[in-house]
Amino acid sequence: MLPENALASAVPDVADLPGAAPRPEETWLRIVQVHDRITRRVDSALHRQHGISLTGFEALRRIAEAPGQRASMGEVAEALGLSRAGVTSTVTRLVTEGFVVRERAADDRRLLHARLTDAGRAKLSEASPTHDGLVTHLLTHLGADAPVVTDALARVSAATRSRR
Amino acid sequence: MLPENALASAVPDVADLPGAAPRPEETWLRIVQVHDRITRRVDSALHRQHGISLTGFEALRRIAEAPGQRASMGEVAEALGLSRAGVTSTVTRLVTEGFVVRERAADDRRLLHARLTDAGRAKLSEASPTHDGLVTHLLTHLGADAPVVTDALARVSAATRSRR
DNA sequence: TGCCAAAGCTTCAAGCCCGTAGTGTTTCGG
DNA sequence: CCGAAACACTACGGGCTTGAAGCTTTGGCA
Repeated sequence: MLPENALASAVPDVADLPGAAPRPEETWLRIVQVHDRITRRVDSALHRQHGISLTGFEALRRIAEAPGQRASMGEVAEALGLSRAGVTSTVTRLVTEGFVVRERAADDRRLLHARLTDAGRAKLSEASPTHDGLVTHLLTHLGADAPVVTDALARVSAATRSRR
Repeated sequence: MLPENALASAVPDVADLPGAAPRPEETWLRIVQVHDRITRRVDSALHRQHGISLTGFEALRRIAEAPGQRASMGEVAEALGLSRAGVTSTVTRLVTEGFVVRERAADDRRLLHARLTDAGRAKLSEASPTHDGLVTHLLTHLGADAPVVTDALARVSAATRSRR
C-alpha cells in the first residue's frame, strides 16, 4: 500500500544540492516544528510586551488592512483560518478591550463589521514591530532558500484551499 | 476576493523571479496556512476513520519508536512539543482507551513510563497508512523543491530549538 | 550518615480556541 | 410573497496552555 521510496534511489536528480528526496514525514516534522516554535515565541512576546494575543493581533491587522478599516466576521474568520465561533469570541475580547467596535453594515444588514478604534490603531502600530521583527529574525536562517520555500509552500497552500 | 496583487502589474515585483527575496511576512503566512490545513485534514481523517486524535496518534507513534516501546512522560512531551500537563491528559486518555499502560520505571522510580498494549500497536498500524498517506499526498506539490524546503526548515528549527 | 535541593509527574484553575448544533435576522431568487 | 441561503450569536463539550501547588524519588554535599 505504501510505495515507500522504492523508486527514489533510481535517478540521480539534477537538483541534488541539499541531497536526495526526503520522506514526506521528515518534511512534515520540520513544518510542524517551525510553526510551533515561532508561534509560541511570537505569542508570548506579544502577551508580555503588549498584553495581546497572537490571534488578537492578527485580527487587528486584518481589520486594519481591509477597505475602510472594517471587516465582517466572516472575512476575519476566512483570513485568519478561525471558525465562526472563534472569531465571535476573539472580536468580543477586542471589543471589551476597546480596540474595536462592532457595527451593523448599512448595505447588508446581515453583516456585522468590526472597525478599529483609535486605541486599536495605536495598539497595532505598537505591536507590529515586535511581531514583524521576531518573524523576520526567526526566519533569517532560510537565507537564500526563502524564495523557493515560500513559493513551494504557496503551491501546497493553494492546492489545499478548501471549501468549508 | 482579495485584490492584493492589483498593483502587481505596475511595479516589477520582487516576487516574480524565483531568486528574489519575499517578505518574511509572506513566508510566514504560507507556513501557517500549510500547517493549519494539513493538521485539520489529518486530524479529522484520523478521528473519522480511526476514532483517534492527531495528538494521540503522534504519542502512540512516539512511544512505539522509543527503545523498548516505552517512553517517559517527559520524553513524550519533548517529542510532541506538548506541555507536561498536556501529556498527562493525553496519556490518561490513551490509557482509558486501552492503547497504553503507565508503569513506574524500575531504575529511576521518579519516572513513569508509557508502554504500548497490543491494542495500541494494532491501532497504530491501522492508522499509520491514513496519516502518512495523507501527509504524503498533501505535500506532493512541493515537487522537486522538497529537499530544499526540508533542509531550510530544518535550519530554522535547529536555530529555534529552545530550552523549556 | 543525614539532609535538602532538584527532578519527574500529577492536579487544579483560568484562559483560549475548536467543532457542532440550535436560534434569530436579513437577503434574494423563484 | 415565501422559502432557502447567508451571517452571526450562544451554548456545550473537548483539547491544549500557563502557572502554582504538592507528592515521591534521587543524588550531591557537608
